[in-house]
Amino acid sequence: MESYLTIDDVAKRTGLSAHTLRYYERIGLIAPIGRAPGGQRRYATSDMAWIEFLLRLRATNMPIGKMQAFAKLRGAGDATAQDRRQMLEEHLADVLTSIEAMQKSVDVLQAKIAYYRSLEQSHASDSHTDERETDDPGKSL
Amino acid sequence: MESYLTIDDVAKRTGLSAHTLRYYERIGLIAPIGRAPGGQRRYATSDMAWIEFLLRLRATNMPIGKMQAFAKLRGAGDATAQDRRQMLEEHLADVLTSIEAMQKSVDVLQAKIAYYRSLEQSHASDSHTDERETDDPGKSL
DNA sequence: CTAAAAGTTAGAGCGCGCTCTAAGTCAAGC
DNA sequence: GCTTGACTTAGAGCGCGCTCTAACTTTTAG
Repeated sequence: MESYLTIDDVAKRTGLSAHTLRYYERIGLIAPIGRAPGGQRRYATSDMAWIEFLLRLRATNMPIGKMQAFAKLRGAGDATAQDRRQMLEEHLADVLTSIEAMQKSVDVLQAKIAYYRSLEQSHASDSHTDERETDDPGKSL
Repeated sequence: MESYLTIDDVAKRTGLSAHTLRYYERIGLIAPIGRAPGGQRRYATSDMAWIEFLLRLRATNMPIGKMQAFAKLRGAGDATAQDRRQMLEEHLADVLTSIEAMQKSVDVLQAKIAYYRSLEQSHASDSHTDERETDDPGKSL
C-alpha cells in the first residue's frame, strides 16, 4: 500500500488546494492525518477514499455543517451506521428535488434560446421589423 | 391589466423577500420599478415575468455578476439578442454539466445507502459481528 | 384623528466556504 | 553547506448573496 501521499499529491488528485485540505482537517471533516517524522502529512489510501466521498457530498451541495455531523458519526463507530444512512437518505431526497428544479429551469432556458433563434431568423430577412421584444416567448404561443 | 402589485405581493408570489427585491433593483438585476404617488413601488406583470426568469437563472446557479450582464444587455435593446442567446447557451452548457456531475454523485450516494442497508441486514441476525466498516462499499464488490 | 402596518433609503453586518498571510520548519538538489 | 521550494501553524481576510438596521414617510383601519 503506497500510503505516502503528500498534501500536494492529494491536492493534485482531488482538485482541492492544500489550504483547503488543511482547513477540512481543522474543522473535523477529515480525521487527523498521519505524519512523517518531520510533522508533514502523509495521506493513506483510506484517507483518499473518504476525501473522495466528501467531494461527492460537496458536489451535491451538502453544507459543511452537515458534512461535519456526518464525519462525527463516522468517527463514533459502526453503531451510528443507521443515523448515517438516514442522513444520506434525507440528503439524497433534497438533491433529487433540486435536480428536478434545475431540469425545469433548463426547459425554460431552452425555450428562451429557441425564441432568440426565431427572432434572429425573422430579422435575417427583414432587418428593421419593429416588434417589441417581450422576454416572454410563452405568451406569443 | 392589474399592474398594482406592491413589493409585499411580489415577495409572496416569488418567495423573495422585499429586502431582496429592493437589493436586486439596486444592483441592476431589475430595472427601476414604477412608483405610486407616495414613492412606493408598483410592480407590473411584465416586471413579474422578468423576475420569474431571473429566478430560473438563479435556480441554475448563475452568479449575480452574469445576471447583471444579462440584464444590462436586455436593457440595451433588441440588438443584443444574439449576445443574450449566446450567454444563455453557455450557461445552459454549464448547467447540463453540473446536473450530470450531480447525477454521478447521486449514484454514489445510492450505492452507499444500499451498503448501509446491507450492514443493517447482517447485524439484524447477528448483533456482534465484528466486521470493520470500510466506508467503501465499492471495494467489497 | 390616531395608531399600526407597510413602505422608503443608505449603508452596515453576516454566514458560508474557502483563501491567504506571516513566521517559521523541513526536505531535496547541487 | 546552501538554496529553493514545500511544509507547518494560528489566525486574518475575502467574495458572494443576501439580510438587517436605523430613521423616516406613507398608507390603511378604526
